[in-house]
Amino acid sequence: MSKLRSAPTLDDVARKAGVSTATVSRCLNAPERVVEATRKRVMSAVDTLGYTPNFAARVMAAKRTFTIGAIIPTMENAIFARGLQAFQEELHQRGYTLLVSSSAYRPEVEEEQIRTLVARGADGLLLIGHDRDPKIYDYLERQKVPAMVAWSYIPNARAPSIGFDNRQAMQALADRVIGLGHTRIAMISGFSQGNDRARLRIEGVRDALRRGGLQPDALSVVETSYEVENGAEAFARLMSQDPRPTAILCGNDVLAAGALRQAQSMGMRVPEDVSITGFDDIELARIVSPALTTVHVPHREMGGKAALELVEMVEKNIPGNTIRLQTDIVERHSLGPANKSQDFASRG
Amino acid sequence: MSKLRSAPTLDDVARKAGVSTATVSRCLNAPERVVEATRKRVMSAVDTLGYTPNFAARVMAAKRTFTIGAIIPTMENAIFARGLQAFQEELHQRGYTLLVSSSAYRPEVEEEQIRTLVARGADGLLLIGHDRDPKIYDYLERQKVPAMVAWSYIPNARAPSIGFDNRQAMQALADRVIGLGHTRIAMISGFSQGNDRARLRIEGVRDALRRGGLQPDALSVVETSYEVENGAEAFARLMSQDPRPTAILCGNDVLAAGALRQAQSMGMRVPEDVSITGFDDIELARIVSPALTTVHVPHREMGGKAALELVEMVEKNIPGNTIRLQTDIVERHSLGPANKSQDFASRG
DNA sequence: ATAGATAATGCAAGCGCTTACATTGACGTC
DNA sequence: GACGTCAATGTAAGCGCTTGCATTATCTAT
Repeated sequence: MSKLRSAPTLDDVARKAGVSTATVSRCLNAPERVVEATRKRVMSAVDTLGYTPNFAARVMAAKRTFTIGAIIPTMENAIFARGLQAFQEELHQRGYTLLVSSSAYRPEVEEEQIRTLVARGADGLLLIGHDRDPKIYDYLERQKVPAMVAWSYIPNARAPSIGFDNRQAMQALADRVIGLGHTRIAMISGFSQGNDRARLRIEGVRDALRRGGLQPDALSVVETSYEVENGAEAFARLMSQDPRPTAILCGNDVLAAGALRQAQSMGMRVPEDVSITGFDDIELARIVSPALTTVHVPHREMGGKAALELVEMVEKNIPGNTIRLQTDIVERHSLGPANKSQDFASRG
Repeated sequence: MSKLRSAPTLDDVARKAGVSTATVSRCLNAPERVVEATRKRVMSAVDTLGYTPNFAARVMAAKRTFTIGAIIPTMENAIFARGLQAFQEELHQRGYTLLVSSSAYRPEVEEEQIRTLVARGADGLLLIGHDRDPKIYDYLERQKVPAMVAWSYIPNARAPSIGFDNRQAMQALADRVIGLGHTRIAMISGFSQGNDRARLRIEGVRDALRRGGLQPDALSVVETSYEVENGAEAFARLMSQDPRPTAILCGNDVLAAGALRQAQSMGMRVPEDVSITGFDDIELARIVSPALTTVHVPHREMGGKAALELVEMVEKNIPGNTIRLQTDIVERHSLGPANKSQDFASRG
């Protein structure tokens, strides 16, 4: 059994107010087109009946949903939370509702959710990162649903994007690490397969190594999923190498927090015995101690601008701009200079 | 301008396959009612046309959306993330889609979002906590949209709930604190206005005080919003009292993390100089050091069961059960015994 | 007063589906 | 071979809105 909802309809309101349904509809959608007296009558009918317009019917008739869909890889950590919040606020300002779902970093789930959102009539979509099956972009084009990519900046890609240059940002951080004298550098990354952000961050480290006259191929990278536990485990793995790396660059703050915890439980001091860096600058980075040196990403700005751009694309039916945001390194206390004692430590 | 979407319709598919729209519809919704040969023909038409059913039209015709809405107070921290994830997974299993929005702890926003979700035809709603304007419950009843409350357990309330006894859980923790010899106890809570969970947790502490022969009215409580910074600030405020409290019970782990950080930056050792406890046992609790002694809430179980119950309510059109979950205290390292030295410290 | 312009309202045709009911055809039974 | 069954498919009536166009009321200028 399902509900036999007897909710009042436009018709009921119209009858009660003694006008046609068209007038009621106009009261709701274009009040200035109906004269004060009538409007009042209608509105009071709406109130006493407790009328709420039926969304599906409205969508069918108007061909617009004022809904934007967003699919993020995960809600379980705070990485996307702040940006999404800003995205939602900006959309709300402009009369749009946000529908969020999370794909758990699984491409096939993401694809299914894209289809669901489109079938639900989303006027536009926010996607995270560029890497995905090209046939999804084909589908979106065919369905004429504009999509915007965030958390990544790649000009001339299939979809416009608003984000930062992951490669360059990570390179800048790695430059700094190298500048502090570290030569044995390792990395804990998210899975790079199907994740351009992870992939480009790794490349960024390699770039820096190259520029610093170090061997980029020698970089050991552990790829794992973005959870604290995995960061810890990866750190332990990396530390079993001989000689030990003196700096561990992590693909994000969550992994870094895990690495940090593991370092501490192995009795290593950070940054004296080993340096650890993060990426994203989420709240977590300031909570752990020592606080993480990390790459600050302007999440709120990104979310806000993404909303603006996307609404523009939807309403004006235009391609959409690709926008690059700046990131900067925030120096806190988990990165320090390399020093001799670390050489001894590694031979323990 | 909006899009002139020329997406294929049921009609197009029907024509292409040489059958009626009814048959196509049946192929999609009740394949066993159509003979193999026809089904194949239809399905291939669906494929070549790249047909996706129009959700709004389907909803209008079928009066069911297979959509559940959830409104959580915030996405910015991880408190609701894990439970919601489980909720979503369970729903997905049963063929439902989840729509999430966040109210930023603002009752008027929550109300608006409830209306939005109902207008969108949500078959059921998940709400956090019981405290809200009774007229919202009236509205939901009138619209015949079943709602389930989570993160709280209150029998015989307006809506069925699945959760834990916030009061009792906090009392148990406070009992433990008192058992360790603490007598000067203070609390950092979220705003209790309109938030039964916060309110009941405070009551829980008072209960424990009473049982322990201490003065419940003497409990100083700082209410603030659930952010790390606020936890830090509240801690500082509490520490300006003389004599200083020796144990700070926090309304959740986020606040506790803030308090912890502040303690450290004030040069106080935890738990030697002051004990701090959290609530929720989110990931954060294990990341900070010392790791937080806190109340473990079975988030995934709660989310999963909430989904089951709600689907039951929706499909069978029944009232729904109220279920109580167990919480337990997880002892980590932020709570220690009260000791004499703290008396000296407070007189510094 | 009256024609013409303009504002306010009504009429009715869909929007793309689902589904109750009607129709058709294949098969088995006596 | 006629008839009853039953499975497969078709017919068509909505679902609750929006909106282009038609109609009516109101106002302005002569």
